[in-house]
Amino acid sequence: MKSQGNRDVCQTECVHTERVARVRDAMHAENLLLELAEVFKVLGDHTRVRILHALSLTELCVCDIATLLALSSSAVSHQLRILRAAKIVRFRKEGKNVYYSLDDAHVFNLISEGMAHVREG
Amino acid sequence: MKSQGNRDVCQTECVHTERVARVRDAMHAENLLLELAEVFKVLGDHTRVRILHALSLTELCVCDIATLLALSSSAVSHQLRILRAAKIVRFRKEGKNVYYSLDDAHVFNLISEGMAHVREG
DNA sequence: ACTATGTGTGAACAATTGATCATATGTGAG
DNA sequence: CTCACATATGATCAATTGTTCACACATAGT
Repeated sequence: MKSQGNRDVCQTECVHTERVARVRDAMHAENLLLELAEVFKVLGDHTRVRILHALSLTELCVCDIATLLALSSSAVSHQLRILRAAKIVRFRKEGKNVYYSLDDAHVFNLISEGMAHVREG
Repeated sequence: MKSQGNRDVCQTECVHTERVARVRDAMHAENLLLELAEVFKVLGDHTRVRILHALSLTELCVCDIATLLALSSSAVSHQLRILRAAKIVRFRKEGKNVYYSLDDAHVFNLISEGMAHVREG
């Protein structure tokens, strides 16, 4: 911790409150953009989009989705795990089944806006 | 083309109009979902999200973006190429410069909705 | 207890992708 | 034309990713 000779290090107190606040805000915005990219990355897969589209219509359990999209339960479970980790879907256990649905209205809106965009292309 | 013995092939005309229409609609929806996944895939990158966030504030040329985000012009150009191909950004040439902006309101809304979602997480 | 069923997880492999470097195009100024 | 500058592209390489297979876990019924 011998930083006496380093002029970049505060000797006593020298915090530039406003400057620090501005940088902290910028860093926070950067973090949000990073999270946003993560969300889009998770949405950016054919299989997951198909799952989310189905879930935008109604709550479904794993085997419902597997049947509906002609996928293995394993494949569906893997993708749901990713969607869960990204907080894009919710889940609810009932007996042997686990029912999934979209996490919130924002997710629904993302799907809707995206669909509107591609429909116009 | 010897398919006489194949009972799955029409001998004369046997088009099930309503059935074909239903399948065609489903295929069209599938294509849209595929395109939607492509759009999200393109949005799902930290660098591209940062570019789009900047463009959501104002139109910018390549070197503006490169300076703003501390990236090489090459890197920016590569990402803009991808964004252009996905019809997520527009561009406009003026002298030596090429100015980029978001393609339409849907793209702006996608960024907004996404930001709203991550802000709540 | 055992069995069947629904779901989750780990490993391995092929395929895709972003960053970088070098180079190419294009445009305006001198 | 030549030079400087803005932008675009191609190739390469490391890293990430989706799928598959195999197996593990949990729950309900017998």
